[in-house]
Amino acid sequence: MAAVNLETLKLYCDVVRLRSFSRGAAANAVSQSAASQAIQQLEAELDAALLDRSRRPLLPTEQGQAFYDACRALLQGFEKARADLAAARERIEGTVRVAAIYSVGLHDMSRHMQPFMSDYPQARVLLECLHPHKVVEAVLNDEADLGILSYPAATRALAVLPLRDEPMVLVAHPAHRLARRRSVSPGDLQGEKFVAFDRDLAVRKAIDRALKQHDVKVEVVMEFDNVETIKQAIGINAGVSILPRPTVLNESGMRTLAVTPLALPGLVRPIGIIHRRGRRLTPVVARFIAQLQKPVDVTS
Amino acid sequence: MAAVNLETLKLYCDVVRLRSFSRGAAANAVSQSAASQAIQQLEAELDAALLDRSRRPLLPTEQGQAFYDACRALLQGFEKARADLAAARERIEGTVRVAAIYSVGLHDMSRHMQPFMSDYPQARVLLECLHPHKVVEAVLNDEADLGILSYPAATRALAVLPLRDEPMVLVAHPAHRLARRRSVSPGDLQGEKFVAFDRDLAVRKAIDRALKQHDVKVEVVMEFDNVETIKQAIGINAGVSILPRPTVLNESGMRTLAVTPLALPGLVRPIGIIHRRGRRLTPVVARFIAQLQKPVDVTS
DNA sequence: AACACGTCATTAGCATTGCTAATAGTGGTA
DNA sequence: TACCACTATTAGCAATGCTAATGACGTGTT
Repeated sequence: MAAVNLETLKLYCDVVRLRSFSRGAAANAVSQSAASQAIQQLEAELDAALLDRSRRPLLPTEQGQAFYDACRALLQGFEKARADLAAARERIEGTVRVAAIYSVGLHDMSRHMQPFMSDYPQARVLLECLHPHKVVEAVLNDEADLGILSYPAATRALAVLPLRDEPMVLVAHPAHRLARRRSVSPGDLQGEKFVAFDRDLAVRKAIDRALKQHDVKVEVVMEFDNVETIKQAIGINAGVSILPRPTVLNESGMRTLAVTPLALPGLVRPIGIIHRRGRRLTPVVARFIAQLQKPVDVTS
Repeated sequence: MAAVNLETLKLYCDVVRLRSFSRGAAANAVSQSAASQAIQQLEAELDAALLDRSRRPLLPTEQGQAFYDACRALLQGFEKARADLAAARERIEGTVRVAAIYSVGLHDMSRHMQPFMSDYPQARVLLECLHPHKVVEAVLNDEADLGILSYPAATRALAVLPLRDEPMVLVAHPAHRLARRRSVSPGDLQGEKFVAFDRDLAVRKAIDRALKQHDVKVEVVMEFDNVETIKQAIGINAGVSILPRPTVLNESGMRTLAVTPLALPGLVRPIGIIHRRGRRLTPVVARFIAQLQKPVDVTS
């Protein structure tokens, strides 16, 4: 099958509608000759006489009329498809899909949402809180434009934008023997019952490494994959733990948990943004990143 | 709007379906490079990212999937239009539309129909009997492929194929004084009551001319536009007339009208086929003409 | 991590297509 | 019959589309 142009079909429709090659050609901004040739070619391709030129003004044949109707439907369908595409682009390009780990998700976002939405009122922000591994997966699978997580690792497919380093603090039950201390040194934790992160989490590995560096061994009594559960375990005095300070701000203020600075230099939880490498970010996404990178008020 | 090829749409569909540019290209018998360029151009034209190439195997985007569905509908619609066109051609090209004057229509046709249909069993013959002027009109308006009429006149738009010359005979009531004669000379008609054709018919003019050439004047008592009515008028002895012999074969055989040879050399009724000039005839029409031109048995 | 493999993008050169302008041919009309 | 308006045809040129070769990239393996 030789090439059939949608433009040729439009030209044909215009010629039929306007009952004239010349006018149809003009309507498509081409010469009369071009119109004549294009439609002859179309007729050859379809092996059908579409127009009766031996009548003035010209008249479509029976087949030509049928084809004209079909053409109009086709062109209309194409234009609809094109319009749908444009609408989808509007929608997609105005959306930021963010995947974040639980411990930074809602708490962090709420501070950035307000100023961002006042900058981009028409933008749509979708936030999904996920397990850290799922965050990476979501970004890789293009289910999220951005991922926010701790210990972000750059790979061939993922780029990282560091956000901040969260200090790590000792968290204990208010009745715990270490709860009254102004500060705690690594050695104070020797042999302590410890509520830990799951072994496959980067934060666990970082804490283990830091403790080992000071030859401190703790007694891991429980392992969880998220901060909230760890806090609950501490709440029943199952043990102490080391958590990022921002995650225990509330409990610290309400005195439901005891939060104590920890003299473990270098032990921080780095938070970063990940996004698929090589994919140029839409303006809205770029603007959202800029908002996230703005230093926030840490008075609370 | 730049050119959008239906082939490009098909290529796109194949690429999506086969999840590969290379395979899609192969399915359309073009190089991988051509496929890549074509679809990039399509995306540029639509201003939309249709495919996510950074995943193996490649995946259509949400928009790309929507466009894929739309494309399939479009291509299907086009193929249907093309098929309808082909079907219409089959139908039209197997049809012969014949417009004939009353006096040659059924009588003449019946002899040709049988052999023609045995040659072309799948052919369809549509016969319409019309007033002579309407025959010409029908052919001009492309309502008939062929016209069969007397005194056919070639014009710029119409070509003529002569068929035969019908001898003209004197037709009278059996009780008429001329009914017994072996033959009649022009002079015998002087002052006769005459049932004539309408003045705007070619046959009337030919008869008038022939009579005038022999200085014969008849008394026109009635005028009709068709042979049948003239025969009825003769049947009530309203007058005599001059008619083509084949049109009174039945009445002659049954002795309901007296038919006498007329010594008017050169007075014949030529019958011919007309068709639109410049229009190349379909094989079926050409074959039908050939059948009409076969000399027929004139025993009866 | 580094590598190899398969896939897509890019490039340059070439063949084809499609367009324009000029001219010839044809239908309609006075 | 001649004229007018419109379409077909032609030749030359500009633009497009294709191929082959090469480069870049994603993926699975060592």
